[in-house]
Amino acid sequence: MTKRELAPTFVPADIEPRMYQHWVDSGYFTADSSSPKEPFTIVIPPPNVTGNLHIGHALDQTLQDCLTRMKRMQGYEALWLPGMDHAGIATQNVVEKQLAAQGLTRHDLGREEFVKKVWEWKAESGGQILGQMKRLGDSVDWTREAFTMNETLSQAVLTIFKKLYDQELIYRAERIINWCPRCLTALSDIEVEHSDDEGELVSIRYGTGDSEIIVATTRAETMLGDTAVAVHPDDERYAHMIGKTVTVPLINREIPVVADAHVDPAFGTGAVKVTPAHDPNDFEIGLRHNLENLVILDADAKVVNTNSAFDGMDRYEARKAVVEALRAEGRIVAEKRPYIHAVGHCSRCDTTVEPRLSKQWFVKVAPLAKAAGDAVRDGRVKIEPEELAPRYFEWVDGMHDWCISRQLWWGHRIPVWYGPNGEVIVVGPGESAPAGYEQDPDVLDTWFSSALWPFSTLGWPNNTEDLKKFYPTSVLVTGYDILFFWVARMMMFGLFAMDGVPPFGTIVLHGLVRDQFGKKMSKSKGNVVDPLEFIDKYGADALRFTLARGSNPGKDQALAEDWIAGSRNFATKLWNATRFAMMNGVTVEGDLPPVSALNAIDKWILSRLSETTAEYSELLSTYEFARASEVIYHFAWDDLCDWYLELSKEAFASGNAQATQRVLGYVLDQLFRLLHPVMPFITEELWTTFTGGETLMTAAWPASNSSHLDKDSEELITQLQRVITEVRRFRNDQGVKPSQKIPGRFIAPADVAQYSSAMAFLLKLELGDFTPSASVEIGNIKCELDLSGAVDVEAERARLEKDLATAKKDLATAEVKLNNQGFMAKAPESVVAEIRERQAATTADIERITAQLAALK
RNA sequence: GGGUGGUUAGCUCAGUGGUAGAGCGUCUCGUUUACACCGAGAAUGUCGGGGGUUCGAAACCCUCACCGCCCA
Repeated sequence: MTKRELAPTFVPADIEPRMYQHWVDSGYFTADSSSPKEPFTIVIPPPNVTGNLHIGHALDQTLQDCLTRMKRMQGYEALWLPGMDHAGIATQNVVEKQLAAQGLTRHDLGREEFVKKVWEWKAESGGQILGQMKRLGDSVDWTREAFTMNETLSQAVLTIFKKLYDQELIYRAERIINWCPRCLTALSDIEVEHSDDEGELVSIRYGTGDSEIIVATTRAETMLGDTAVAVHPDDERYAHMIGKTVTVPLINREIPVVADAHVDPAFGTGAVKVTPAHDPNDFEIGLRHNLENLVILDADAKVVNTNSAFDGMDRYEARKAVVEALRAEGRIVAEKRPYIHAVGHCSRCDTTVEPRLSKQWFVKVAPLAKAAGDAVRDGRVKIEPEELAPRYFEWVDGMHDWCISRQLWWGHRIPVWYGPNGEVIVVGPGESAPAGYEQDPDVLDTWFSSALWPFSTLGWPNNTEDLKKFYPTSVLVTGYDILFFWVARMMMFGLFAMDGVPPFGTIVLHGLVRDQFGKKMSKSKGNVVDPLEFIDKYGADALRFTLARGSNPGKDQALAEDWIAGSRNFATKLWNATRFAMMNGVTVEGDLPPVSALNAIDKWILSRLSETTAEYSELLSTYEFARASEVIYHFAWDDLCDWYLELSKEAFASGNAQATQRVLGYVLDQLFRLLHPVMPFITEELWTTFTGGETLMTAAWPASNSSHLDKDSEELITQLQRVITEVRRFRNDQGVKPSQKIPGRFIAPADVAQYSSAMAFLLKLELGDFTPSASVEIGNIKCELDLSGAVDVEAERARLEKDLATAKKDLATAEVKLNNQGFMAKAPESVVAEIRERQAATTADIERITAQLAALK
């Protein structure tokens, strides 16, 4: 063992990067699939290859690293598997933007060249987030780094596609899908974000005279594609119209009035226009009534096929023109502007989504989603916190078929080939299509491959050692915001592909990181923070501790730079406490002295350590990161630094501290182990320096030692703390400077009096003979003091009167209870006893304070 | 419209039946050799409103108000 000196101050930047590299080089992060140890597996929610580490990643990864490091220390074969997602639209957009700067589009390059270009971009500037994860200290197994477009993961995609197709869980159909007219691709429901936008609500009169009917719309241009008007079957206002036709203005098309129970008679006029090709609800109505699907908007959202003056206009231009033309014909009955309503936007480029009829590939989700729901319902998979389970059920139980085809070039190309005579075949891994067949030009939704992540990253479809050892994964840690995007899909595909074995045992959901006022971070608000800046400024440990400390299960957390500074202060505190220990000969060598040989102060800290260890471990293993952090923080700062070290200073100063040197050594050793998962860098530095050990990463996790629990010592130290606090308060009230030594002595029972010198040392009292001029009483303990000058009687009286008032109030509340017959009859004995004790104690206090007040006069 | 979470100290939040807590901030004193990224002391709450259950409610029930999120 080689002990080193501790630098005078802790500078995170000086140790973090080299320490991280050392960890990687030493193979501590690398999991062994042939190990006999029980596995513990986490797969990282793969960040986008285009992404940079934002504060949400920092939180997510801190929690995962925390669990991984703890489990590793607990003797598990811990695997935290890193990797990235190819992020179809996002990545394609990035590269297209680069091309646009040169005046090129992807079509100028052609498909093959463009995809090559994307790979080049990835090699050069993709995956920056991986380096940033290292700054955070993530103990991920870099030897297993995965990427959704890699060869093995692509094989997994082909395999499952074919398997789903063969079981008729993938089909091709003409449906209304969400279409982004800018990205020129279909989007799944979850790639659409709704916001309340300003629009217009225009009421239009169709038909004339008796066959007149008024409909309202926010998209007037869609009237060009109307093929019906629908009313509720029970709506008497329109009973006479059902089955008849009305004329659509401008294009003079006769369309039927149909009765459909899905029409809300209370909304507007109770009659709705039906545009089956451009609205999902209308499409459904169309199916029920055999209506024609008139496509009147093309891929760019320009009007087509109407044989009118509107052809060629884009949707907004046409909306205006259509309203103008209707107004000129006197067809506009009412206009509401602005009209606030929910509008869907492309989650990638924010363009307003256009519902569009088109031929796409779908996953039939009903059976898969059922299984995904059941796995949670029957308890095979737990959701933490369980309050979020209803959201999960709401989603999986009401999921629409999943549109998986995307009109992009970057992604897994759909393995379907079409023959010259309309044949359709799916080409699995290792197979090839017959000559003359052409492959479907579309690629798969990015989430299709992400849904395979928990097993594709372990080598599936091959039955690899990794897959055998590490599947199913233990926990999935992610934000509740992607419960639907990703988690539900992994559940569906995991259960399907892995013969009903769910991809993880527990889903741990955390919240979002918000700004210091609890507001959502957004670029437009300018309140977005950069975790890397915080790491530069305060160290990774400080950021990690702050995030863990703020992470209550499933709840959002506010984050302010001040809190991170506070965590940095905590790190400094640990550093300095260790320096103090080291300069006082504290050691981890030799056996811990038997408890019977220890003084109450040493017994007390061991007892507190044991309690803290148990509580903290329990909280961490139940994903209560905030509460765990709070517990360890107060143990380290309050119990250890503020009390134990202070109470022990007299022993160190007097050179009579052999037992304490060893006890403190033990406590620090254990504390560093406990803190290591959250604050890996500083604990590693302190521990290796202090103990001379090789690494804390594989050191054993502390066990709570019940033989150290000692309620008597805890009670005694609590008494000492009260005495010390009261004397300090008295000195403060009397204007005695903290550093000024004054004569003092304790008149107390033997167990307390035994620690007179320890108390005197930290109270700056000189024990000895003197004539007291003042005294402080705490229960049956008296501290006599010589202020060697005038006692500030007024200050003392004010203090005593305040204490008296408090005591009287406490006594009153206690007596109200004791005089309450209901309470005496029904409250449990222990509670009654407690109130009685309180009554006795406050009564004694009142007597004592009253006497003191009398003596002052 | 349907779900769902919240309302506790100046701010951000813990606290699932027995005298209201933390961090930060505020005020006072202090460079006592671990630490001023510190120490000591102090102040600060009709726990959103109303009703109910209970010996006892911040907590359980009902109701209202106001914020937020998810889904339509």
